[in-house]
Amino acid sequence: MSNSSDTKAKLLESAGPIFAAKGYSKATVREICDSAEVNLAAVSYHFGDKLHLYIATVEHARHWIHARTPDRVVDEDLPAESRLALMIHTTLTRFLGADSETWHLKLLNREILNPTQACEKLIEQHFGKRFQELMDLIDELGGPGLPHDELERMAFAVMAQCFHYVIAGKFVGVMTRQSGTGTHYTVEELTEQITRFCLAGIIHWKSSPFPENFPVPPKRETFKNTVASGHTIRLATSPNSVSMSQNSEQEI
Amino acid sequence: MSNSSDTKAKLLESAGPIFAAKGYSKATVREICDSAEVNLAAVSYHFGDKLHLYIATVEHARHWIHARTPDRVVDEDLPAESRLALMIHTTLTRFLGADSETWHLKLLNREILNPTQACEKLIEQHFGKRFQELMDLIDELGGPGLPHDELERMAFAVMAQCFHYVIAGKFVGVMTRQSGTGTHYTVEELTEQITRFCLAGIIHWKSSPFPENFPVPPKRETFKNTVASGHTIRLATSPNSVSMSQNSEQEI
DNA sequence: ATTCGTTTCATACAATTGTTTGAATTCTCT
DNA sequence: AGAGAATTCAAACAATTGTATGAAACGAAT
Repeated sequence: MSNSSDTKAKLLESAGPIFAAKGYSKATVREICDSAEVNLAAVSYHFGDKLHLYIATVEHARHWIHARTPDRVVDEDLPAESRLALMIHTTLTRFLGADSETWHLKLLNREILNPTQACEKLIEQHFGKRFQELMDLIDELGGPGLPHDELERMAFAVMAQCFHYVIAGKFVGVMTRQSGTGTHYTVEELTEQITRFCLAGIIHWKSSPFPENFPVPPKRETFKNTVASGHTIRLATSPNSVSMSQNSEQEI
Repeated sequence: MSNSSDTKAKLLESAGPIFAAKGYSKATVREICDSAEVNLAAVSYHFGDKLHLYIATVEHARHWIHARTPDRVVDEDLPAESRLALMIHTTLTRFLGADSETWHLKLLNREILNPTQACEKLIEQHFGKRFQELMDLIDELGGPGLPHDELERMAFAVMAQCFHYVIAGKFVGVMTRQSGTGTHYTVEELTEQITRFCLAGIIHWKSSPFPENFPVPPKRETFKNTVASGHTIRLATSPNSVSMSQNSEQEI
């Protein structure tokens, strides 16, 4: 029995970094078993199949993270500005800082930003409380009477800027390559930048006017594309409703 | 010769939506050929292999887009605020609006947000000019004398918020599920929100102070994790330097 | 020491993938 | 119409993948 859970743990520890680095579908069972120095059939035997190994790995990572950073409660006595800075700092550190080097966080980040249907609730467990705190904070900073949807979208504005340097890392890399400002993106600098920017945005939100009747570009009705086959493609153009999360590539 | 380019075009037109929907590795040449009603060997014959079909498809999409929206020049007479709103509106429409339904844009978006080494320069071709315009605009709005790196990061702040609702769509979905604010995320509402928020952020940037000596959380030195095997994992904790774009999952 | 349930192992299997092959067909040009 | 090149086709190939199998090794209780 001692040997038994040993291979199970070895599998979890080996599957973690591999899933974190390559994602579910590109990680192969063979690779994981090789890395764990364990027989190929061990996955079937201990977890049933690859998917359940993956789920167990994510769960394992979540427990590890939660045991490590037990959802620190922000000191209520601090001024709201400092609390916002703290929250941004924490999020950035998790995503970009030294912490993000451990595969547990890499795997969770991957799951959160590109969730598989297997673990959607993970987002809520991991971010729900923090997001609510953020909204409360913005409510406090932005003055009374802000409608709920505006609060929510401002909270997304904060999160978006924290996520951005992870998600669109390549984009940032290409854009800064020629300007050679790559050194200006430490966690500390980004914390200051995002905090100051968002503070200004939140505090002056109410007095910030939307430019009236700015010229919306004329809507096209149809358009002949120029592919060799010469088809005519009709563009739907009417109501600009957003269909959220249309990334049909479910990774799992 | 007439039939020849016909199948080539059919392949491009069929590969486009499939690559756009499923990504490179999950799209199979059989699926593409079936959809194009073309023999399996056609890919090899006309494009050499799957990768070059993909590259050709991306190129095809880029040409299509460029021919369709020839990098509209923003009217210089407009006030800077309106130009910012216009730029945000355009970006959002491309990513979320009716336009994004065409596979050409879906494919480009996928490439831009999760670039393969095959087409990195695509980002520059597609966003370089726009990004520079954005920085000029911020420079104009934020008053003179803003250092280059602050300008750059503010430009990223704008882009981040536009990207966010595409990239982290699932995240947004989960967060808004219980509050039932799903209807508050049309392109128009988001344009107004992001524009006003960023305008406030940019204009009041200089006067927005960073909360002094906010309490940085104490750094951990070591930590015993609790996995079955009982390993002790040492966390690197020192300088919080950001290693950009560490998404090691190169999709291609 | 024997037995019995648990775990490991080498190997095989079935499905899917991108790619190749060589014959058959179609097209073009004289 | 016919020669020659270009294209299409059905079939096969080789590699990789997740999973299953049945025998061997092992551990603990009798």
